[in-house]
Amino acid sequence: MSLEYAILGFLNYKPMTGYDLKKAFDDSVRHFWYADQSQIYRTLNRLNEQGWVSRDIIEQDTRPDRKEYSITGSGREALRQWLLSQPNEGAPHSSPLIQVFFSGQFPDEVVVKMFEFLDTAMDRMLATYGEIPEKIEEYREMLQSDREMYFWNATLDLGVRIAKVQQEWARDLISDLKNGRVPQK
Amino acid sequence: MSLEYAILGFLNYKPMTGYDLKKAFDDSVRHFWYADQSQIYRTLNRLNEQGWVSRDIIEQDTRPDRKEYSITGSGREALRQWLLSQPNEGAPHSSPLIQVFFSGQFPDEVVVKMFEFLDTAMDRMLATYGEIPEKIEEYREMLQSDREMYFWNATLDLGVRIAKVQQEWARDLISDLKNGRVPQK
DNA sequence: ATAATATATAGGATATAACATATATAATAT
DNA sequence: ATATTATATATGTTATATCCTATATATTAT
Repeated sequence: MSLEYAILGFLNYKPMTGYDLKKAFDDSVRHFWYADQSQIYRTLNRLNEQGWVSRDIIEQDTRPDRKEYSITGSGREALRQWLLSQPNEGAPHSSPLIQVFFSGQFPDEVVVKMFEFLDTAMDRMLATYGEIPEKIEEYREMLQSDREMYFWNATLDLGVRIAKVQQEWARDLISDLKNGRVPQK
Repeated sequence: MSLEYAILGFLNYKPMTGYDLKKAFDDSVRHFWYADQSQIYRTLNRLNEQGWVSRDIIEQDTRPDRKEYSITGSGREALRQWLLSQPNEGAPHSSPLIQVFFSGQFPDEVVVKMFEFLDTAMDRMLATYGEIPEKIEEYREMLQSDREMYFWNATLDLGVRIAKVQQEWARDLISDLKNGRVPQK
């Protein structure tokens, strides 16, 4: 549903191919939106049929032809409307939390290990986040816009803040578990 | 994928019908897992075919027969294994963040409104979270387990912490926008 | 009186996600 | 020399999620 608009968002900067888009997604929004490669190509076809993008085929000898997509007027308008629409707070799905929710049946040591895993997972995540700023630097040059970069970095900042609270939360739970503050039955 | 295990998690406490499960989901895990009613019934059928639950039909005159599902031995084992498996950090999808990511094209006043909306949405969310403890109180009696409740509340605690950082983040952005700390181009 | 909510389950339709696999060449790294 | 990565697109399959609609009665609220 939102993948279409995310694609339009990038094409609004400049025309790109499916391959370019996959890279852009992985470089810049991977921390809050994972885009499957095959999904990108299928969605591009759909957008083209809808008239929200147009396709230019650039022939190449040694490699598959590049299919470059450009946003159209109606695509721009659709993007605009969606961006300004109310965020859908809808239907969260966090399977790690399901695991925590039902973990009371396991002994303390086992649960401690689960939270320690989360703790180090957040370290890894924070390390990954640390690499994003340099990845998006090349896009700054491409876009020539400090304003766009400000919002790009804002999403990253939120990711970091959330990773940190999750880590604190995990550590607090570990501390509770280790200090006998969790009921045994 | 995880819906099956979430259902098994509840059935591990005691046998329930699809209807009971829908209520349990909405009362207790709604903040991180929304379960569609029709999905619950379909998944229950699948679990039954897989042999992870068994079905007892309790006839009723005035209403549709209750179909009560109980977890089986193999279901219990499957649940156990899944709960102890590594949490999948995989593929996040946050459409509100896509909206933020591409909002640089709008003037400050418009973006301020977007974040103000988020700010008040977090107020509503925190208010909703505030109601959950009483909802789960009846389950405490049902489960007779302070330990289970500890972990139920832990997920809620994380929800509250995340809502608060999101709110702080939104307010910081509003402050930046209002004080000219966001580049204009 | 009338409307809404609670009790209970189910199916159709559609969209999308997830995952694997296929094809082909050039350039770079070990 | 050999293996991997980069460039580029595409399809098949399955699993799920989402949304809507249907059915039927009892109880509670306005």
